[in-house]
Amino acid sequence: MPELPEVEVVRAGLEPAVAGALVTAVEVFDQRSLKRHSALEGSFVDLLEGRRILAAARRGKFLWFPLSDAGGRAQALVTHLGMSGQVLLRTPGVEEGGLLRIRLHIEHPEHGEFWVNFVDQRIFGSMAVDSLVPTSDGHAGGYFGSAAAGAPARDSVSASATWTGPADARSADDWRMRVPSQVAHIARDPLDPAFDERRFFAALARRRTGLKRALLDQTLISGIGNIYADESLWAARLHYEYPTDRLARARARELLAEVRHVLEKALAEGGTSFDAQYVNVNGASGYFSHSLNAYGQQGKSCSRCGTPIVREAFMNRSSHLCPRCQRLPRAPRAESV
DNA sequence: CTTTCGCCCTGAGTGC
DNA sequence: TGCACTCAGGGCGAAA
Repeated sequence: MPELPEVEVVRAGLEPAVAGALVTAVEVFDQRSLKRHSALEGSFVDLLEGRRILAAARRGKFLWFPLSDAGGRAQALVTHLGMSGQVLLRTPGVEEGGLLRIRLHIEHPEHGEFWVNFVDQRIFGSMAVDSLVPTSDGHAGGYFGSAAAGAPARDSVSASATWTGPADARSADDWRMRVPSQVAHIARDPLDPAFDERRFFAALARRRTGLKRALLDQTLISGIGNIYADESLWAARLHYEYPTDRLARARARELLAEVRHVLEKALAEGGTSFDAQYVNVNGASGYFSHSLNAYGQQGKSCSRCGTPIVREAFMNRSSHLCPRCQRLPRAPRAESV
């Protein structure tokens, strides 16, 4: 269940090995992993072989790797991990399991040769070569770590100083000011300095749905999945079906603050792992599963009030909450105006 | 337009 | 031991 923290751990781990590396060969073992690659763009393999990877970028749960210019085309390798995707950095020659879908052979001028193995059990993830289009708000396309202009080369995960600066600092054809076309409709994530809070609050108030559906809507706010939605709602003491249009602005601010806190804490702990489904680029697991307060905690005592956490069916999946801390507003219109 | 829902997919786990 | 069944859920396109 890779969400923003897990995807960022992958991005940060990949960056040193892929930024500046030449793609020497590409092997596709399962065409289904290319389902988001448009044939109109050209052949996936041909588009990659001989190109150089410029950086490792992320917005929400989407990863992309801007490619060196080829015939004036601004393109990137786009990767989504889906439910069970992994991008593993391997030493050439070492066998991978039967779930290997795509392999890139890369050669870095300083670090040498690697295999970038895209492993994906459920094939909800994908790789694609996609065109880069200018961002609609004039800000950087996403988070680039140390590739951000003028940023220090280290501490790429946590330092906000490594985000790219104002739009006028670069020309519009700079890949930093662009985003893959298939990511353009995805909202900025809450850790992005260009995340528009006013717009988010306004959109939330306009919605006529439950809070969790809104948090999971990647066109409203990106990077949040089932785990961090449940954790954020627990932290903010809000029920997952709390009507978005009845949430006071102050409570919405609290919720956004909890979302950020949960995501940052998970990032600091290397992401959440329950099994081998999510690992970093070296195949290691994160530690955030030890910090969960709601997700997967059904039957255990709420760490705030002691009431057993319950699990309820929600959108063909599940929601975990404390029935005492997280209640729906009692009477309709009780908190309106 | 907004919102919801069904589908994609397969290995691991469970129950008989 | 074997087999049928269930479960996990992100993103997207269709339906309401």
